Amino acid sequence: MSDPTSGSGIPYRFDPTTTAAAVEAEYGGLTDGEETGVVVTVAGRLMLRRDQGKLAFGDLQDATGRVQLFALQRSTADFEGFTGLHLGDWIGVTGEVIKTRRGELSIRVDSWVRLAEARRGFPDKWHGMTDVDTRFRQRYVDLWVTEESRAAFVARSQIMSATRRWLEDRAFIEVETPVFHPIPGGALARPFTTHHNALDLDLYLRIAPELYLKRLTVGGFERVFEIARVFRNEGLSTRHNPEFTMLELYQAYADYTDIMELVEQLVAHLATEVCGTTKLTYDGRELDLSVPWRRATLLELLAEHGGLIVDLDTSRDELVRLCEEHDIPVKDHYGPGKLILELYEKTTEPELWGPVFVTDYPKEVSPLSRDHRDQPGWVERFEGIVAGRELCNAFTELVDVDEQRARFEAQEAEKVAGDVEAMAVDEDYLRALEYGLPPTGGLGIGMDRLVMILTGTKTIRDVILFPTLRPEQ
RNA sequence: GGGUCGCUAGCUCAACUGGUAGAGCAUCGGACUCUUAAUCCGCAGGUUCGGGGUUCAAGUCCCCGGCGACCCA
Repeated sequence: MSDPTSGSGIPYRFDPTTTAAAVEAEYGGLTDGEETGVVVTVAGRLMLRRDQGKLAFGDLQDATGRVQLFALQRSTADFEGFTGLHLGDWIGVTGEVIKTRRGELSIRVDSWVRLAEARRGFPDKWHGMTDVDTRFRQRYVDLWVTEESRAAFVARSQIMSATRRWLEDRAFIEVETPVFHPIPGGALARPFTTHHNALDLDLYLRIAPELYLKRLTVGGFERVFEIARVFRNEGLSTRHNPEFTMLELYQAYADYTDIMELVEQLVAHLATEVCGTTKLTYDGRELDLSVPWRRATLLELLAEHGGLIVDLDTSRDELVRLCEEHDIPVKDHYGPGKLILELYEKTTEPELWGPVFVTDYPKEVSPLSRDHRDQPGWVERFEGIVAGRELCNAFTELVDVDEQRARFEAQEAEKVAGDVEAMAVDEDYLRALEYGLPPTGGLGIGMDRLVMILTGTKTIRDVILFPTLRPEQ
C-alpha cells in the first residue's frame, strides 16, 4: 500500500472542498492581485490551457461552472506535468484562492492530480460540437461542451422534482404501475411487443398507465400520480420519441373543470420555479402562462380558426365534402365525430398558440371519457395547447361500466376493421369498474414537451438525454 | 412515404467552370513570468460516408446504398 494510486497514477477517491461556483460566490469581489491565504481543493475537467513559459493558466470546469487555475514553475508541484495535461483531462487541484494582477479570480496551484485521462481529443474549444446527430450520439461530450444542453437537463430535473413536491403538497401519492401490459390500453397508439419466456406470454410495453391508475382509484387511492415512461411504436420527429415521459394523475370527486385549474396552476408554478416568471418567449413568440388560461370548445375554435360551422347533426355528406376540400382522407367507418376531429386537427389545431384549453370532444373518438352532462354525443374532455403543442389530454373519467364496455366494443370493432391504434376490451378493467369508480378527473401531461417549453428548446431530443437513433452502422 | 440540402484530418470548416485535398483549433516538438479562443516557430495527421459508372483525370459529374438536417404528407 505504499502507492495509494496503485500504479495507474489515478487515485481511487478524491475530496474536493469546494466548487467553481462557490469560489466565485465567495471570492469574486477580490481586488486585482489580492491573495486570500485560503487554500481550497477543487476537481473537474481541464477545458482550456494557456502556457506562458514559467507560468500556465487553465480553465477548470466542474458541475457548477468554471474557475481559472494559475500554475507557476516556481511553486507548482510537477509544473511540467501540469503543462503536459490534455484538454479534457479530469484533475483535482489544491491551492490558494487569489485574484491575478489582471483581475481573474484563480486558484494558484500548489499540487494537482490527474483523475482521468481524455484519450480522445475534445471538440473545437471555440465552436464546440455543432453536428446535432453527434451531440445526441455522444451526449457525454455534448454535456461538457454545450452549456445550453447541460442547462436543459438541469432544468428538467428541477421540473420533475418541483412537480412531485407540488402534487405531494396536495395529497397526491406517487405510484408505480406495470410497464408490461397483457392488453395495451389507455391511449390510441401502436404498442411495442415483447415476450415473456417463462410464462410463454406476449406482452406489450405500456402506451399509457391510465387504466392501472384508475384501478388504484377504485382501490381507494383518491389522489394518485405516476411519472411514467411510455412507449409508442411510431415515427421520430422533433416532437416524438418512441419512449417519452407522461405525468398522469387521477383525482377522485373531481371533474374536468377541476383538472383545468390544476393544470394551469401547476404549469404556472413550474414556470415561476424554473424561469422565474410566467411570461415566457418561445421560438420568438410571446407565451403568457399566467392563470387563468383561455377555455373554448372545439366547435367554437373550429368556427373561429377554420371558419367551419358544423356540429354532430351536420349531414355526413357535408362533413365528407369539407374533409375532401381540405385534402383529408376519409374512411368509410368514420362517423361525424371523427370527421369533425379530423377537420379540427387539419384547420384549427396548427393555428392555436395558447395557452388554451380546447374542451368537449366527440364521444366517438374518446373511449375513456364520460358523456358530457349537457351535450349529447360529446364528452367532457379537454386538451391543453401551449406554444402550439398539444401539452395535455384530460377528462372527466367514464365511470359507468356498461357504457365503458360499449365503448371498448366499438373500439374492438375498429381494430378488427384494421385500425392498428384502436383499443381492445380489457375485462379486468371492466371488473374493477364493477366495484365502483367514484366521480374522477384524470390528466396526462407530456413532460418532455413541458420541459421543451420551459427551457426554450425546439426538439424533443434536446430534453431526452439519449434519444432513440438509428444505429451508426 | 415524397422533396431539398448535407456528409472532407480528432473538432470547426475551405477547395471557382472536373486538373497534385488545405486552414484554424486539438495532438506532438520547441520559445515565452499575468494569460482569457493567449501568442510565436516547427512536425505529423486523409479509404473526401460506402459501392459502381463516365473521363486522360472525380471531393467535384451520373447511378445505387448508408446516415443526418429541414420542409411536406
